[in-house]
Amino acid sequence: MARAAGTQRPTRIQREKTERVLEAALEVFSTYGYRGSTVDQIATQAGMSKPNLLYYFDGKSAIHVALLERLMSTWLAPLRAISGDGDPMDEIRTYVRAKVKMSRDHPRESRLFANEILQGAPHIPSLLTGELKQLVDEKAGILKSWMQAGKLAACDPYHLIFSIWATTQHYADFDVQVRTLLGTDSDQRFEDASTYLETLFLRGLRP
Amino acid sequence: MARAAGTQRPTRIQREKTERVLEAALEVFSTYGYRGSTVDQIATQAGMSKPNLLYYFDGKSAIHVALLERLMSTWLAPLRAISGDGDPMDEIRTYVRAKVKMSRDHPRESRLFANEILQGAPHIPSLLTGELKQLVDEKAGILKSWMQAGKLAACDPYHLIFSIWATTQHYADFDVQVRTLLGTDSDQRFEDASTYLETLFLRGLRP
Amino acid sequence: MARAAGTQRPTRIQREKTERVLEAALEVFSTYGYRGSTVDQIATQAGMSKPNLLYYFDGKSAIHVALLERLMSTWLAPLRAISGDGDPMDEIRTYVRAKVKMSRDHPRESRLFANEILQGAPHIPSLLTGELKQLVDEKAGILKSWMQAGKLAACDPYHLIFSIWATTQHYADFDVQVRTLLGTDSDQRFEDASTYLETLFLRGLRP
Amino acid sequence: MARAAGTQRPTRIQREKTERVLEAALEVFSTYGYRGSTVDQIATQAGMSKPNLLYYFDGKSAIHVALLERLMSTWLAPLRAISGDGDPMDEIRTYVRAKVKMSRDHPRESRLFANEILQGAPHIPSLLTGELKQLVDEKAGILKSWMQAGKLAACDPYHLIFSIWATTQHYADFDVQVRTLLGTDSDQRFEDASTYLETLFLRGLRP
DNA sequence: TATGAATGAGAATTCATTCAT
DNA sequence: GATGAATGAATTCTCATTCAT
Repeated sequence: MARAAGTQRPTRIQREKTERVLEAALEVFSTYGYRGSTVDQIATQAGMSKPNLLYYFDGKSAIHVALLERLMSTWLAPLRAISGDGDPMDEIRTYVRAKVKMSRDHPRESRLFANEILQGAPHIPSLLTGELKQLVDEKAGILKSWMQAGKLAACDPYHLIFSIWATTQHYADFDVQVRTLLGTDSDQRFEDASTYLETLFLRGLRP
Repeated sequence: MARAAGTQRPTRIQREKTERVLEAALEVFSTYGYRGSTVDQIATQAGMSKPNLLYYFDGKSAIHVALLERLMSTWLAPLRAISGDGDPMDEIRTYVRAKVKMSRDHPRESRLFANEILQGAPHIPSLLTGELKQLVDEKAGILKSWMQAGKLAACDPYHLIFSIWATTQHYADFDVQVRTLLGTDSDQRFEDASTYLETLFLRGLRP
Repeated sequence: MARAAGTQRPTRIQREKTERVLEAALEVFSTYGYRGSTVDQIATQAGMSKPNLLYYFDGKSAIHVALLERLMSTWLAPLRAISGDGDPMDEIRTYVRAKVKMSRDHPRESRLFANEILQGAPHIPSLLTGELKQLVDEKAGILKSWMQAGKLAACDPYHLIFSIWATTQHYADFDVQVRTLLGTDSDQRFEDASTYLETLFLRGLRP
Repeated sequence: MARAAGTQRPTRIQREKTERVLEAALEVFSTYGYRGSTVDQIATQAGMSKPNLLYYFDGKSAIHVALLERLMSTWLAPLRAISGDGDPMDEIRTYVRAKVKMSRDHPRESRLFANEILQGAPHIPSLLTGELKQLVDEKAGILKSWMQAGKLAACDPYHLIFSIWATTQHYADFDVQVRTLLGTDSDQRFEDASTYLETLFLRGLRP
């Protein structure tokens, strides 16, 4: 455990430094991957010395895990927002739009998770089986109930969720490819993606 | 240039060894990423000594590039197969099924590319702008013509292609997550994915 | 850039270690040449670990360059001391004596430069064309003016300088040969060389 | 011992290959130094495979030694030509001119020896103490007798020889520096050197 | 807390030499 | 004789982590 993570409540300076490290780590890890990043890079990015950084975190791996854990809830917020009480088509449209927006505004977070999952999630085995699975099971249940109520085309709710994740996160994770093939760097691509995906899912899932 | 890559045509042993190295490299690179892989690992996996491996390839990077280049055409085969003469709905169904099949049968290749793109494609800048872009432009043209002929719902053909890539490759790239959330390792997931995606795209893109 | 070469002014320990490394490098490089020397040798000679050494210098080449640059001005001091106001014969005598003295007291520095020049000065192309050329041009001008004033035998001043360099540095660079052929290790050889060369140049250059 | 160096007299092909290797080795060793040269470079330069090269020579070191030994007599020819029967001033003039000519026509040989001596002649300890020393002693004797006969300024004959070596070989060994400082690549420099050195030595050594 | 200094364990690559045919 | 193949022993350099203050 990091020396600065005792039982006492964190001081202001501890919170600030922790924050700076995690922000720097997000930048570096999402760009170079876990193995391709060095503690030196993170320390430089955070504007502090390496030993000082390691005073707050128990090593490179600990930073990575802390980062993933901290981002998980933010990352899942849009999914959490899906309400069984809402209109299915509205809920899905909102979710798709929110996810595209996240790819535009938080591509680093998306790439961080993608990198981790891609390599088998070696650092966060519990996150997948825990919080995430529970949430997905719950939302899959809602989707299922909508289907049974005839408000949504019958299909496998898990694969439905996967397809929304895949299509929306694609704009963060495969950004280079997207920009290269579209031949433009304009942010318009996110608008276009939103429009296209909204159409695809609403038409594809309409009962 | 590698010592064994002169102007002469390769000998039998050269082809065999080259093959073994690339197969081993695919295994290792797709699992740990470029930076996370060591030449030692690849050599061991290929059952040869490190210097011997470097007798055939000019270093770690050269192996990686050779691998990516060699896989590119295989990887693009399904897209290439889309014919402007076929029935749009049939062509898309076939493409989606072929891509899901590739995710099942060649997940390592998919992850290799995903890893590379995710980090900005530092090793293959030309592959994206060259062969790939040309092919995608061509197929986007076909899709466009179908839309104009009223045989396909009007939408952005590039984003259409992206959505097929994203949803199908998801089953290779995010395999751990998929298996964890589905709670099973059964290969049935690929069937289910195919069925779901076929429905999604056919309904979503029907004119 | 070396980790320890930031913008801050160097600490005491930095100066000391840097000094130790350069001293060790002088010893090793001048004995085995650049390619024949290993960082390990230098580290051992300096009494520190290899990574520690590389904490202060950015690699083998950087040590070499730093060494050459640092020695250049010391090395050129005798030439710089030649004054257009002095008596030509006195100035030349003094210069020859100073150069022989340097070969006796600083043979390693001489060999270091000789090694570098011998292989085409691959590490210090700018040192030759810069500082050195400017200084030599200036002193050649002084020699020329002496010749025009009839105070010195007319000859090519550049070749004059070369001949002084060659004859004096010979006692450092070709030391093994000199000692072997003279059949003695006595320091007397430097006295004898001085005497002989003084006579040669004074008689040879007298107007 | 090399496999091809048995007791039998060498075949034509053996002589040819040996020749090619030594010529290639001269080129490579004189450019990069012993340690800086690789057997690969020499083999390539000689237009043969590495194992084939090593079939004729017993390793890198053996090539080096063979080369140095073979060149020694050529290298010493001008010195050998000094005759006690000739006119001292003529003999010296001829010797100086011959040595400058060698620097122009055989700079690689000069650099090869310089490199070797500079690093303490680790490969040819016996050459210095043997053949060379004997020859120098002999010629020093001739010079001494000339001095005693009043035909040559009295001075140390060994240092006299050193000074001729140093000044003339300088144009081969320190070629880069010479060309840089003269600001020209013209072969005129050898003429100028000859003229200057002839004057220097004749005036300096005239009785 | 903070940081300059230090290091052991790699990791990529080179190279002289040997093997096997 | 000749050469494609193979390797052990370096050699340079990196990096996460620890030490000392």
